[in-house]
Parts: sequence; C-alpha cells; structure tokens
Amino acid sequence: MNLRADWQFRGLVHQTTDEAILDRLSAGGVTAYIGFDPTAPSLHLGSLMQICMLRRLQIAGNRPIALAGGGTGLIGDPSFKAAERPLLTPEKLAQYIDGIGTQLSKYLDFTPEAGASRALLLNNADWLTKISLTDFLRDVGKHFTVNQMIAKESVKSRLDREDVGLSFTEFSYMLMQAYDFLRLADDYDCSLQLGGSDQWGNITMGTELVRRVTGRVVYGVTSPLLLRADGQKFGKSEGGNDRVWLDPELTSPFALHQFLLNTEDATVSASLRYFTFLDHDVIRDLDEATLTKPQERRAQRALANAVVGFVHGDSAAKHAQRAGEALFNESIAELDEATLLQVVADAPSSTWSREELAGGVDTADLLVRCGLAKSKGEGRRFVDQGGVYVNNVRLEAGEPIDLSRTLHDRYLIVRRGRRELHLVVVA
RNA sequence: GGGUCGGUGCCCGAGCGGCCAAUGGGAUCUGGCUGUAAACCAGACGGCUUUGCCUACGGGGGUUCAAAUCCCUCCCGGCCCA
Repeated sequence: MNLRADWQFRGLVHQTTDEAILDRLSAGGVTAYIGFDPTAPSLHLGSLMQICMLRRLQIAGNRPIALAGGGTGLIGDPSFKAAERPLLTPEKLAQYIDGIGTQLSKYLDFTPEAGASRALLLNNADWLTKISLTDFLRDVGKHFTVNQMIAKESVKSRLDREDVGLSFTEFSYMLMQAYDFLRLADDYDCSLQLGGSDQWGNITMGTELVRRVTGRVVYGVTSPLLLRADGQKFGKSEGGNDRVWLDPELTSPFALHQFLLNTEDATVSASLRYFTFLDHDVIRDLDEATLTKPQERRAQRALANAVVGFVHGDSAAKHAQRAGEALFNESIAELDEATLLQVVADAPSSTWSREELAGGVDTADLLVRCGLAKSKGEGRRFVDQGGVYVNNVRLEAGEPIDLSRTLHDRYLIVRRGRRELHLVVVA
C-alpha cells in the first residue's frame, strides 16, 4: 500500500499545491515539516492528527521535521481567529515549548536506526529571533505585496469586521511562517510543508517565498479539519470548555479514552482514518459495524483503544478500557481493593482524615473540595438535580456523607454527572 | 492629534435613573430518552452564613433618596480625518 493510496483512502488530503508531491512521498526520501505553535502547555487532540501525518510520512520512508514555534509563538497566528490575542510572556512560552518538544519526541522516530528518515525536532526561535528587522524586511517582506496579504481568507474576517482589528504584529505572522519554510528548505533540504486546512494561506506564502528566493519548487499539502456533526471543532472535551490534551496530567488516559468512546456515529469513521494506523479492511469492517449495529459501538471502541494506545501506550489503553467497564457496567462496591484502585487510578484524588468524615460532611462542601463543583451553590445544584453519586449510588439532597459509605473502609468514589470522578481516600 | 461610535455576565447582545443579579440567543452543566451516542425534551446557569445579604454592567471620581443607565476624567477598541 503506497502512501498516496493510503492518504486518499483516509481522506487526509484537502488541498495540494501540486498533486505530484503525493507520488514523491510515496517513493520516499522527501523531507517535510509541520509547525506546532506553543499556545498551551500541551499539544491537544487536534495536533495529534498532524503528528500522525508526520508519522505516516516517516513510515513511508520520508524525513519528518517537527518544528516547534518558539519564534512564531512570540507573535501569534491570526488565521481564522476572531480577535487579537494577548502576547504570551517569554517565560510561559519557554515552558510551553519545553512541554510540546518533549511530547513530539514521543511520537516520531528520532533514533539513529531510522537512518535517512530519522526525525528532526527544530525550534524556529533559532532563526526568527536572530534575523534583523531590516534583513527581514528586505529579504522576506519585499517578496510580497500587502495586496495579496490582505486578500488571504485567513485574515479577511478580521479586516472586514467593524468591531475588531488586526495588529501589524499578527498580520506579520504569515511572513514569519514563510521564512521558516525558506530556512528549512535551505538548511535541511525540506521541500514540503503540511498543516490543517486553516494553514493553507500561510503554507502558500512559504512555497512562494522559496520559489522566488531560490527558484526551487517546494510543495504544500493540507489536511481537512475534523468537525463534529454539529459543526463544532473536534477535541473540545465534553466536560467543559477545555480541549482534550495529550499530556496525561491534563487529560488522563481514562478521560481521553472516554472522550473517544463517546465519538458520535457521524464522525467515528473519519476519526478512525485520521487518528489511527489501522488497516483499510479493518476500518471498512468497523464502518459496516457502525451502520448495521451502531449500539455495539465497535468503531468507537477501536478508536479509543488505538488512540490511547498510540498516545499513552497499550497498557494505559487497557486500563482505561477496564476502568470504563467497571464504572459503567459493574457494581463498583463489589470490586476488590486492587481492582478498585486500578479503576480509579487516573482520577484526581484527595486525602481526608477519619475525623473529618466521622461527623458527616455536607455534600456541597464535599464537591467543592473534590474540585467537582466551583462553589457551594453549584454543588448544591448538582445534588438537587440528581447529578451526584457516591460509589455509583445517587445522592439525595441534604444527606451528609460519613464513614459508613466508605469502600474497604477507606475509599469514596465521588462522581458528578456521567463521568467526572474523584477519589476520596481516608487516611 | 481631531471627529465619531462603542466597551454589559463564558460569548453575542438587550437595557439607557428605581420593578436589574440584569430580557433574549448561543455555549456550558444536570436530568430524561438512548447505545456511557446524535437528535429531542426538561431544568440550571455570580457568590454566600440564601424569606436575606454581598459582589458585578472597562477603571476612578461625582450628581441623586436611588445609577449599568446622568456628569467628569482616565484606559482600551472600531471607523473617518490629519
């Protein structure tokens, strides 16, 4: 199975500057890059798709470059953003860069054994913070007209809006990204940039710049953005506004597994194609299963196991699956202590003294202290609405929690709603 | 620098002296149905020591018995002009 056929089967190609690049990739030996901007301490599920793209390239015998945006992150990409964004402090940025660099290094092969396709991790701060303003304007800026820059779809909405503007700083972002491509083309023989479809404008700026400066033809390929059936961006967690992160400290393997398990039928097929490396006939079987026996959710299970396995390892995936089964299909009170602890291994926990619980604790206080409610008012509301469970037993309004509830004489499993968990350990 | 319009709760957006913790929509949360889906339905949605109190309508000051609403001033943004 060559890369081109695989990518077409999976629907990974949205736009290309020239389809011929797909055949070159299939043959191997191409150096290609994707940029990851440090806007948060961790990469999220959306970035995983791009990481998978690099991985797919590498497997096909090409050399992937993961470019951390230590320089571009100082400015901020305005593409399709509704409003100007606050600048990150250099400290935060350094911290973010560090975090995502560590993460990226887990998903590609950086070992010498990879030979010519050994992955590279670079940081564009290395050149963007060094070039002088006058050099930048003469060597990069001169190749573009403002006319074409303001015509970009990615900034059009900002220019058309009557209530927000676009700072020159953010407007310049596309030039910086173009310069990245030039540097990588010159210094690393990189001839392809990939990205999400929202990056098309930035990517073509880069191919243009390289062509004008060096006369070389380099390529751009974008992949589609995965949207939920209701049009919302994929990767927003169910439990709030937060994204689904790849860092297990921010989104536990269990939470990630649950999120994927709940993928709606309408998008599970695309997700399998984008986020997994499963064989085509396996994917076809799963598509069939979604159509004929949707209630079994075989595709969702396969997706959850494959992605958690890739991100956190196979044993984490197994644990997450086991935890979900125990939590939703079994009586939690009957689990032995070791199994119980495995089930809630991912969940946040807190330690309480025996005395605190002995006299009975108000449920609203309990929820606040467990981080399951933001305020006591909210805590009371959850209980009133019937959304709070201790050891899988729904709580009635006004009943306090005491030691008689504990499992194995020292655990309370507090749950809010469908899947917000907290483990209370009595010391 | 001048003119002008604007800054309201997570977001959009009403309100334009008292009946405003503030209409409405979206997002979110909880429950119901179901497949731990989607769609749909119902409720909730600043905080607290909750018949009440406190904090909030860009910041500060003022007028008034009483201000998100009026005045002054500062800050920030859009547009036009220089």
